[in-house]
Amino acid sequence: MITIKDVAKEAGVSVATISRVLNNSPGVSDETRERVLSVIKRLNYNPNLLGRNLRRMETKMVLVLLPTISNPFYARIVKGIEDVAQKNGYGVMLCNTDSNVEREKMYLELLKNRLSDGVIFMAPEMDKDELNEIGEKYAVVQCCEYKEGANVSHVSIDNYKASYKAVKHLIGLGHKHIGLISCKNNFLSTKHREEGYKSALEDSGIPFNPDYIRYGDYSFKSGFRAAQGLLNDHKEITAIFAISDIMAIGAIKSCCENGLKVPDDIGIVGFDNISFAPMYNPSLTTVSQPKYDIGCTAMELLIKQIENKGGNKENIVLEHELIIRHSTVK
Amino acid sequence: MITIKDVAKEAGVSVATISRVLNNSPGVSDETRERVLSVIKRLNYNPNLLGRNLRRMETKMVLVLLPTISNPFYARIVKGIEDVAQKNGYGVMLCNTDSNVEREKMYLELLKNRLSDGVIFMAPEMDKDELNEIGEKYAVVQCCEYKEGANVSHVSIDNYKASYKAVKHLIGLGHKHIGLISCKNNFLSTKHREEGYKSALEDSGIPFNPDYIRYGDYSFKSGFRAAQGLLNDHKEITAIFAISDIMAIGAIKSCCENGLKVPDDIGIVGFDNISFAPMYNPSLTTVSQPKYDIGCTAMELLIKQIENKGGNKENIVLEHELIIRHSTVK
DNA sequence: GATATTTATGTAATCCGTTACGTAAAATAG
DNA sequence: CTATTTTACGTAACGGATTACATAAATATC
Repeated sequence: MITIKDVAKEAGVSVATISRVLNNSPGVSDETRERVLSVIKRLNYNPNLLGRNLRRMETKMVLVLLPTISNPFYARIVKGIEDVAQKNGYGVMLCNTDSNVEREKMYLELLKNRLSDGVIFMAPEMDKDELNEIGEKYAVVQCCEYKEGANVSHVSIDNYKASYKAVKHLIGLGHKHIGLISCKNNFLSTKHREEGYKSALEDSGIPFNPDYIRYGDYSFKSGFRAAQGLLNDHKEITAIFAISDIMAIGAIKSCCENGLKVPDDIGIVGFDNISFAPMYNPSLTTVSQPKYDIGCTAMELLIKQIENKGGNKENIVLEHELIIRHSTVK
Repeated sequence: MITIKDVAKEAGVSVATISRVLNNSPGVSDETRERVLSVIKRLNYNPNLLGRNLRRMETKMVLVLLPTISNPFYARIVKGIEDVAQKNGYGVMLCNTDSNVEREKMYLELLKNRLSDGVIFMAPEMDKDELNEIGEKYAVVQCCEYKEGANVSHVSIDNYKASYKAVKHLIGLGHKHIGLISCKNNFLSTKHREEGYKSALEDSGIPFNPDYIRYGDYSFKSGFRAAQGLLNDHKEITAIFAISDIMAIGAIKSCCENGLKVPDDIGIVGFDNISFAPMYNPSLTTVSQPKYDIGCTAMELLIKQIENKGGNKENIVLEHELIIRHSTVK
C-alpha cells in the first residue's frame, strides 16, 4: 500500500509538505504543490483516513438510526439529511434498529468508540434517562419522534394540530362516527395524534367513544384487522382516521374486500404522506410532513452541535399540511 | 477522554494487559482480568476504535451502495446483509447513490481511504472497466444487478427464466395480446427480462410486436403513462407485464381510472414482489426474488473475500418464484 | 534440587497522517 | 547593506490501541 511516506520520498519533500498539500494548508510554493499533486496522481495515492481520524479525533461520519428502511416514510427525510451532510463534508451511515433496544445500543457503540461524530435518532427506543446520558457526552438530535423531557434537541411537526385538522376534515364532510386506528406504544406522536382526534370530536360536539379506537402496530395487516374489527362491531361508523398511511391502506383494503366503497361508504385518512399514498387505489387523503426539510434541519442541528462541541439544545417545529385525495372525497 | 493508559494506571498493569483483556487474548490471569474489567466499568471506558483500526488496518465496516432506499425492493435484501454482517462482527453503512456515478464514486472513497473493508453494489453505475479496477484492489460483490463481463462476484436470480415464466402465466390464462413495460437503461436484468418476454411469446406461437413495448423509469408515474399509451394505441391488449412492481402498480391505477377492471378486462403482472404488492388493490401477481437470501449470500461472499484477502470470484444464481394474486386471476 | 517449560506481564515499536515548533533562505523595510 | 519579517519547508512528537519480543516468576520434569 502506498503511504504518505512513499509520496514524500518520490516527490523529494517531507511528509509534512504532503500533508499540507492534501489539506490545502498554506505554506507550500505553487511549484512544490504541483509536483506533489502529480506524484500523488502518478502513484495513485489515497490517504488512509484512519491515520487522520485518529490524529484529529473525528471521522466526519454521522449515524442515522431508524426502525427500518422498509418504511417509505423515512426515505425523503434521509435524503434531506444526506444532502446537508454532503454539503458539509460529512458521510451518513444508515442503521436499522428493528425497533430493538439492543440493536440500537449496539450501533451506539460506533459513537462511543469514536467511529461516528454524532447521531440522529428517528425513533429512540431507549428511555429518557439513557438518552439524556448519551446527549450529555455526544452530539445527538431526535428527528420526528422524540422523548418527552429528554434534554436532547429535536425536530418534528405538531402532531396534535395535524391530527386535529385531519379529523376536522372528516367531520366537515358530515361524518359523525369516526373510528381511530392507533398504536399501543409510548411514542409521543401517538399520544398527540390521539389527543388531536379527541379534541376535534369534542370541539364539534361529538361524544368520544373509547370503543372507536383500535390498535395496530404500523403494519398493513394490523390496519386491515383493526378496520375489520371496527366496522364489524360498529355498523354506524362512516370514517376512519389511521395514524399511519400503511395502516390506512390496510383499512382501505379491508373495506374493499368487505364490499364497502371508499370514499362513498367509508372515508379514510392516513398520516405521513408516504410515496405510496397518491399511488393507492383510491389515492389516500393524509397529513403531509415536510420530510425533506425535517431531514435537513435535523442534520443542520447536528452539525452545529458537533462543531460547537455540544451546547445548543434546540427544538424546532415545522409545518404540516393536509392533503385531500380520493379516499375521502370523490 | 479516558484512554487505555488511564485504565492501565488505575488497574496497576500495563496497557498491553488491558488490550489483552479487551480482545479476550490468552495470557491474563483470572484475577487480573477481573480487576481490569472492574476498572473498565468503573471508569466507563470505551476503547477508541480509531486506534485499533489504524493498527489492524481494518474497520469491520462494509459499504452497501443502493440507488435509493425509497425503493422497497431493497429493504429485505438489506436485512439479509445486516443479519449476516452482525453475526460476523461487521457493521453496515447504507449509502444512497441516487443512481449517480459521481455520488457512487464519492462513497467509494470510503473504501479507498480504508474506512470500509468492502462494498456491495446493488446496481453499479460505473462502467465495467472501472468496476474491474476496484474489484482487483478491494473486496466487492454485486447484488441483483451486475455488469456483464466484469470480473467481480455477483448474486442474482435468472431474470430471463423468471420473465419467461411470468409471461407464460399470462398466455396460459388465454391472453394473446400482451404489452410490456420495460425501461431504457443498460441493466442486464432489463435485457434478460425483455428476452424472456419475447421467447415466451414466440415459443407459444404468438408473434412479437415491437410496438407492444413501452419504456418507463421504474416510477409509478412512468408505469401509469406507459399503460395508458399501450391501451390507447392497442385496444386489443388484454394483459401487461411490467418489469417492476411499482410500474405495474402504475399500470393498474391507470386501467382503473380508465374504467377497465383488473383482472377482468386486463391482467397485470409485476416483478420483485415488494411489500406493497400484496397490499395493493387488487393485489399484484408478480415474480418474487428470494430477497433475504440474496442479501445473506452477498454478504457471505463479501466476508469471504475480505478475510481471504481477495481471490474467490463467485457467481451465484438463486431461485425465483411466480406469485399469483388478484391482478391476473379473480 | 537443577533444568526445562509454561504463564503472566511489561517494554517499545508500529500503524499513518497531522501539526507544533524550528530553521534556513528569500523578501522587505529602513 | 543590515535588520526584520515572511515564506517554505523539515523534524519529530503525537493520537490510541495492538503486538512482537523480552523477562521474571511459577510450575513441571527427572
